[in-house]
Amino acid sequence: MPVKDSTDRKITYETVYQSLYDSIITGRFEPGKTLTIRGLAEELDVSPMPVRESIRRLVALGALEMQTTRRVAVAEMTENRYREIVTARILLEPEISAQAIAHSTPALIRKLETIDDEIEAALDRGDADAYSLKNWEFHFTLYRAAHCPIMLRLIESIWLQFGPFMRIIVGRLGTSYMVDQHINAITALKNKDEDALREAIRQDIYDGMDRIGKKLLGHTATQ
Amino acid sequence: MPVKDSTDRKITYETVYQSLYDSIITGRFEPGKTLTIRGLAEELDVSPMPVRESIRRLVALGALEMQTTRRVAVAEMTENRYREIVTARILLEPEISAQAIAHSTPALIRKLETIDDEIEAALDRGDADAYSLKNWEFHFTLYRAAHCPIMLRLIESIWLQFGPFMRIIVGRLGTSYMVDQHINAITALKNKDEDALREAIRQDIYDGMDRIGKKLLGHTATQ
DNA sequence: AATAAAATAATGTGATCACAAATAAATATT
DNA sequence: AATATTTATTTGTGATCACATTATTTTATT
Repeated sequence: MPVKDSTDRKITYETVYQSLYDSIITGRFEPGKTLTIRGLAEELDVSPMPVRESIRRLVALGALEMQTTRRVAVAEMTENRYREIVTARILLEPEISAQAIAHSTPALIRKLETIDDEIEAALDRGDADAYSLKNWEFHFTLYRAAHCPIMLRLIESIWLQFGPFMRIIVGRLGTSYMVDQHINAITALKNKDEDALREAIRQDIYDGMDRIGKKLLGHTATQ
Repeated sequence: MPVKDSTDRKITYETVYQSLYDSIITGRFEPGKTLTIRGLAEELDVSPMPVRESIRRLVALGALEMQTTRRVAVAEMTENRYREIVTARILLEPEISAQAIAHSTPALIRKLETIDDEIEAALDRGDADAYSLKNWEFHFTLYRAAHCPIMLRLIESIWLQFGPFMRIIVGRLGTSYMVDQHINAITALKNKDEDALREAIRQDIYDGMDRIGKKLLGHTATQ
């Protein structure tokens, strides 16, 4: 008798978590927005139960903040938080990228090239939503290839924390400010050039966050 | 009318989480041990509810693993996991330590010295439990001083993942293998010498994990 | 009209129940 | 006796309820 694959059973909790995760990563929830369990439950047409657990998980990852009043909100960005995020990204992401070289395949490179084309297209037509989503896809396709689940989780946690803010940046400044550094990364990956790949990722983080983020933080965020 | 401090209200969930957290950090749960919601609930004399949420949180942090069968277990250590943990620690912990220099105070240094004395004492009398606990206290006292909540959370997550395994190491090899590198860190902190502090922390990680951990992993862990 | 006080509504938390899936135990089969 | 099959138990998940706390609205007061 064929064993039913246990992964195909739908867990409401997983669906709910994924839905909230996507909303945060793509910036559908603005920083400062408060979320309620019952509200989300109704919106997603489930009981409050799986929402509670998803929220707990997102709070644990730093994606959501639990206020003293026990209400949950999307974290606001501050200069200090921002500096920390950039620091952590620059420490972890070049490293995991370097690890991906050992697992590089033609298929991976083709996939990255495809995503990068879509990024270019999104930039050309000024589609901020598509850019955000595809940029996320590019990085995590590369990072997942490294087969470093522990570091991947750390990086995921960091991205969840600046996702909402980044979306606002892209929305306000438009896509014209964005520079596509990914082509350098792909080339380095092709050449299995570890130093060049590290540098490309570092540069991508610098361009996307340090340069642009600081510009916006200067006159928006309280701190 | 005096406003009642909202922090003094006891949330069962927080108590339960802290209890499980401590158990993991101090290695009370052995790697591979499966945990049940009802079992823990009974043990802690609470309803299954706060245990469920605590477990979700610990799974989110990587401290516990959710198996395909939806049973939760303390993660086993493998060589790959171990390598990743050491890599991530060496990236993050010297950095956050360096950040702590800016917030260094005489009180902090005194506190670290006190803890280090207790570590020495624990090593002398071969008290593995006390050593584990105080070692954790030393590092997080230093790291908390950096005022980098985001990086601190990442580091906390990493420690939760090797806590159970480390406890076994200390238990099996005894405390005689442990080297106290903390004095170098304290000296560097006193001198506000960033490079020396980074190096001391790096050395501490190397001594405690790379050297000793590999010794044990060679003939215990599968993978 | 502006502020304070009271009343109402909404929300998070903990507990319990029902149910399906998974584990463990008991029985049957070779 | 060893393996397969069935039965019983345990467990995770989702739902609902009760209650205390927090937020919001309404009413009263100056």
